[in-house]
Amino acid sequence: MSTLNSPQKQAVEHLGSPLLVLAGAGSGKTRVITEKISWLIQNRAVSPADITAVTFTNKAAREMKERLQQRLGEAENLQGLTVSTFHSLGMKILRLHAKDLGLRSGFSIIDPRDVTTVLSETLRADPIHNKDLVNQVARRISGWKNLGLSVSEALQFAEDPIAQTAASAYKEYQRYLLACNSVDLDDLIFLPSQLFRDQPEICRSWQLRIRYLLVDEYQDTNAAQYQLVKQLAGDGKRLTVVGDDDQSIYAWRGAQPQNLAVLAEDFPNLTVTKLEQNYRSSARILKAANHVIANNPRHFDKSLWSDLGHGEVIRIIPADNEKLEAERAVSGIMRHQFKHRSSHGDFAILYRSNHQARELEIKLREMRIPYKISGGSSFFDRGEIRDVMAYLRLLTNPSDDTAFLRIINTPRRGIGASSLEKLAGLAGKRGQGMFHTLADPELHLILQSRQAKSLQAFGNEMGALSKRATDGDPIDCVNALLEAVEYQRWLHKSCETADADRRWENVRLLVDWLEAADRQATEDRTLPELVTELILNDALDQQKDEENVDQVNLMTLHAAKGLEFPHVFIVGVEENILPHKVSVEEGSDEEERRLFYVGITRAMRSLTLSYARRRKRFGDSVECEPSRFLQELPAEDVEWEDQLSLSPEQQQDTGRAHLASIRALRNRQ
DNA sequence: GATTCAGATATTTTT
DNA sequence: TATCTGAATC
Repeated sequence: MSTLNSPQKQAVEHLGSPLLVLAGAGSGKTRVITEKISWLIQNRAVSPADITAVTFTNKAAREMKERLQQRLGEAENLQGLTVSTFHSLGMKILRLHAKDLGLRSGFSIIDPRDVTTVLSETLRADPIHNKDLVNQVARRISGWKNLGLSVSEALQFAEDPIAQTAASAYKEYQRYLLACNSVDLDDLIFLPSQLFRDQPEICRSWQLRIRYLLVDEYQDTNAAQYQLVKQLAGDGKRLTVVGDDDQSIYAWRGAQPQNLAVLAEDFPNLTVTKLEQNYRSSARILKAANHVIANNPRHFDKSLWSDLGHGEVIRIIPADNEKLEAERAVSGIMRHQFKHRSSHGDFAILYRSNHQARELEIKLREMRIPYKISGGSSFFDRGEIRDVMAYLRLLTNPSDDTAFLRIINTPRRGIGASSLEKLAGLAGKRGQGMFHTLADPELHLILQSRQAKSLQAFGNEMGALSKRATDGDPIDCVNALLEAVEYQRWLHKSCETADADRRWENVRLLVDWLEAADRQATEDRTLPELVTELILNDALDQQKDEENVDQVNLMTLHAAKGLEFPHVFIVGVEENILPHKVSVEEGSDEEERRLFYVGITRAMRSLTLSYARRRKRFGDSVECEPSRFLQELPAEDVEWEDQLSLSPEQQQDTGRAHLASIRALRNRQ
């Protein structure tokens, strides 16, 4: 506690009115939250069970828990303390009040990628039914939920024809989800807030239950999340939110950074504390960041400062094309490593969009530098994982028609479209799920005997397994499932050996994760609990977290938020990339500037920026301009490593020679 | 029901 | 340019 600076201390010890902590980059905001929780428990004798801290990512939640455990030691019993993501908290609320919302126990979360499939079906009759329409409708529905708007509100406010189409699709979609005893990810926030609005006494019970509410990365909350926060906070006397409007980079996803300002209106007795001392970056880096962000109009003015010394100048590297840019970034890293004896993990290369990682990957591989790429396509986007997840969902929630349809022919069971149509028809007539209908005596009458038999066999098999799912050990059940459907054999039958092995490996990873999660838990968990945890938790994320190996970090600027690295490279600092073309066209260049700001403030000791003068775009080479943001950097703190005087061939040669000398040096070691 | 070929499509994506 | 998806055909 003694090591906290004065505003940090103020924030930690503040009680009695709602508190907004405006925490600049690297100013120790997570620390303030953990210290505050510790202080509440140790100095104010608050029971851990009365405290809930909310974050956006599982990783942030995990880290916060770890830090608390460290800070308080084993002696303190943290039993009952809630540190969770918005979505897990929503899930917890939904579980307890499923009945009030027309859901049955074991309800499942629909695979986000199946949403478009469902909507496509819903919109089948629409005259302009195409992929674009479906995607637009999906975005609208998600947008409405993020705004906290119900079906009737959407129907009421829909003005343009697409909005009207979307609103009626919204109605259908919700009906479908309810029939499947499913919710989507947005519902995890939206439904609890609807519930609290409609049933104030339930809301009151949660206010009493949560008491001390702390929210991290508050600038990233959307309208529905804020609504939920407000409902849970009650009079707000025990509410603490921490955020930084300069780091708001998710407005395109519905985040409303103005929620920071709205807080002062909704809670007139709001106390505001600013954290402006940065403990991460050198003064130069911070000055550069301040210069850049000063070009944005800001609601809350902050001036970050640091006493970590001047530090190195910021280097700007122009390269002739994207290949040379990658080469210079990689050789820059290697040079740095030899000069400062730093390890791979001290470096991060950040970029605006995922495809930029490719050239870097090629070069890093060429130079045999270990690296890890965060982000890109998720573990849960893989077909095999979605298959297994669909099986698990069906086991825990037999009404889940989406899951049923996904796996009924995986592996092949000889059930064609017409059989499924008949089955769906009968299910509709009976008003029940397709899986339930497998046991219907009438099925034999409407289907050919082979199909009927196959379906029945499937029904029996899954029925037996779902008994095990509820009674027995969840892991045994999963293994039995994979065995019963001969999933591994199916993989080998449906793809090349190497591919099949890789996919099977992923499935095993999933099972391993389930096992780990099961073991970690203090009490026995049921399969449904594990399955929702799987959907809300990124298994790969956790996996990556654990293998703390020494590798150069590659990630998007978005993915870098909340992280720090001794040495940071930002590549592709060009017009049309950073700021991104689409953002400029949409007029959201301020968010792009914040994105650049986030990138800069990740750096502790050195920062290198690069851009290419030409770049391959969809095949042909186009000219590129350095980013407007580069001119916003303080001239006295940057150094341009221009090689303008050299021809591209010569440049390539010097680059090669450079790499060769470094390689030679390394081999000698 | 599987394979192949043509066409679309490339910004970020905490859950 | 490379990759992925869906439709058409065998």
